[in-house]
Amino acid sequence: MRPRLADVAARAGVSIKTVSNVINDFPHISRGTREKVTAAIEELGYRPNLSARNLAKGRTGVIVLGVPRLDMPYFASLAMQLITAAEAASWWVQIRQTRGERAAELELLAESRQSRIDGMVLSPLRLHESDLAERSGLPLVMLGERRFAPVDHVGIDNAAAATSAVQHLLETGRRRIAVVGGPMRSDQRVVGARSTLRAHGLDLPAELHLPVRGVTGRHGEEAMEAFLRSGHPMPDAVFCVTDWLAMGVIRALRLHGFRVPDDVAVMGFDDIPYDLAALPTLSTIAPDREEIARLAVASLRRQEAAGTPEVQHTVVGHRLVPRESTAATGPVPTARG
Amino acid sequence: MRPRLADVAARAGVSIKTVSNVINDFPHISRGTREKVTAAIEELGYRPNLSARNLAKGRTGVIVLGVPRLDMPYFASLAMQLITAAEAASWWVQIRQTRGERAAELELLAESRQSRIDGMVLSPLRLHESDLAERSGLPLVMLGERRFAPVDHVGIDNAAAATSAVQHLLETGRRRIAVVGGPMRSDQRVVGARSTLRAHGLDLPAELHLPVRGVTGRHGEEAMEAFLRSGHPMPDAVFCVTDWLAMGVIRALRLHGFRVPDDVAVMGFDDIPYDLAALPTLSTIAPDREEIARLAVASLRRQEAAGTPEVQHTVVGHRLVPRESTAATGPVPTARG
DNA sequence: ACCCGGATTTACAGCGCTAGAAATTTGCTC
DNA sequence: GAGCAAATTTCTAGCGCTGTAAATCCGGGT
Repeated sequence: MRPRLADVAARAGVSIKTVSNVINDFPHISRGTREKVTAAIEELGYRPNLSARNLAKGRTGVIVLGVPRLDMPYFASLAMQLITAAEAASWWVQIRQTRGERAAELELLAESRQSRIDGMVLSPLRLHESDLAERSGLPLVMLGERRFAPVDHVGIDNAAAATSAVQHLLETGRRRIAVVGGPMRSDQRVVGARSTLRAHGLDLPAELHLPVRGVTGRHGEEAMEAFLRSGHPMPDAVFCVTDWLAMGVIRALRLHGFRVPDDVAVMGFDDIPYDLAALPTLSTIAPDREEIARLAVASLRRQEAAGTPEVQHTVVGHRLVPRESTAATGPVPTARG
Repeated sequence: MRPRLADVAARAGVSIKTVSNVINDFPHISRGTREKVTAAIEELGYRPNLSARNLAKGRTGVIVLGVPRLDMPYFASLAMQLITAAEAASWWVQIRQTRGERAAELELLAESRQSRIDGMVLSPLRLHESDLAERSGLPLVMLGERRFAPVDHVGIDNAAAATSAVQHLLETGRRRIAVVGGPMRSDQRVVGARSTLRAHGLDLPAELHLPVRGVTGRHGEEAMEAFLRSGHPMPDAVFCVTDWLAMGVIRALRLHGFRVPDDVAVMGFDDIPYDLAALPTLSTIAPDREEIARLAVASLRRQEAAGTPEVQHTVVGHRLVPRESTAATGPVPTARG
């Protein structure tokens, strides 16, 4: 059997509560006692029983991270970071997947209301602000593009990031810029791109806004195919609201004989690891995921400490990462043989 | 405050234990009682307190999944499946990352020994069989290529999968086949490929075995670059032990003017989502991850039930997924303008 | 009407840990 | 050496749920 507090206490010749005090770093423990107890813990290999501790404390030690899918690398990477950040606050992360379904997101929210968890980090895709009306006092923080007034939020400034992306394209001499994304998901990014174009005396004509119903390569490829079929004059750059979309777009462009970046520059968003294995490597916007994770955990702690503190919306930084896909001149794969 | 068993009992007019019995599906409960209790639970929105339950049961309800990194899509996807499979056994999954470091893998193993968890699913990269010597009775199941005699294992037959891959390349008329992978990680796949070549009267000359020290695109690209610099005669096909490697290999090939698959076919392994966004789409081997996850959980349950049951090594199926990168003739991106 | 065995339900003792209050010891002061 | 406050340690209840064993109920047989 695993050793219990009582075993440690017996071995150290003190009371059970003293051991508990040592473990919990109470003040007022004499040096000698602390040493005796620490030694006993060491010798016995004692580890606290978390179920018992949690029961006594009325805390579960678990927070939930709700993301659409774990096999989307953006979210996988976010999960990685959140797990690390949460450990620092003695929380374990339980990952729940919503598949981007509104029903699943609502269910998570409902669960949080009656729940056995200490907090929730949610990356919602389909939730409406009104869904939050009857949320419980459970610490909750939202990630992602949309901000809901009544809840803490951590995220980058997507419009500003889109601005950097578009400016980067403009700086490399591009003028006719298409945008792949929205309407549902990536509104801020599209909005940011459009307003930046406008600020430079350019425009985002309707035919250059290619809407998608998802953010995978297939969606990007289909959107670009549709555009190519439409017969509109080609853009000289495409800004995609995710890297995955961008890969599909590049695929479609190249299948139709366009060179990237020579004929058309392509810009993504997210900075997923595959960007570097692609040909051309993908220029992108890299959100500071580590910071997002850290601040999300910080928000939960704040909410746990104060009952219902003021709502905070926090903006995290991002970086423009220029790579081959937007280079002024890029590698030209030459057919050989 | 959240309702407790006692509240439900009071409301239903029965004892606390009867409510517990209903919740735990004990036999011998009269229909009337069951209905009263169920109604009370419903009305109060009662949810059992897991900390308390786990404490009473001496079970934590948590299993650990140890993987190298969550942002490798193979493992992300595996984690996804495992979470789902574990839910069916009322377990939730705590993901731990080893970064492929032996020390981290050992640490996980050590933790399992003194631990607060019900079981562990481990996908080891650097562990030695001897490291398992003093493992505790904690249910443990290993995934991945290497089988350790004393522990349950679930995985595909990597050598057989490599055989299908190589046969596929042979069937599309390729004869000079290079292999990217190993020596550390993917031995079975390399071994399978080599023996298949041999079985067909071919060979894997040393210069066509390109070893790598990792499985990312960068590793693949560097390995292929090194080969190209070496001046050896070109292969007409490359089998890579992961898709990610394959992407890097394709990148290197195309940068040097080779067409894929026309000049060189490339075959991957894992079936990650990006395969479809690549140009060309990547032929690959798709392990049945869902089955792996399901069987891993089943193994843990079996071990939990019987004290130390017989060790089982289970083989799960895989599929060959032919795509553009190994087509007899593929799409030819034509430079335009 | 009474007894018996199986069907149902209840009482009660923990699971291992923490919190608050009480008890004890210690260090000083005079 | 007594007296007092602060420092340190122990006592005593639970946290909410489950398992065992004992109690109660019920219908049929006599």
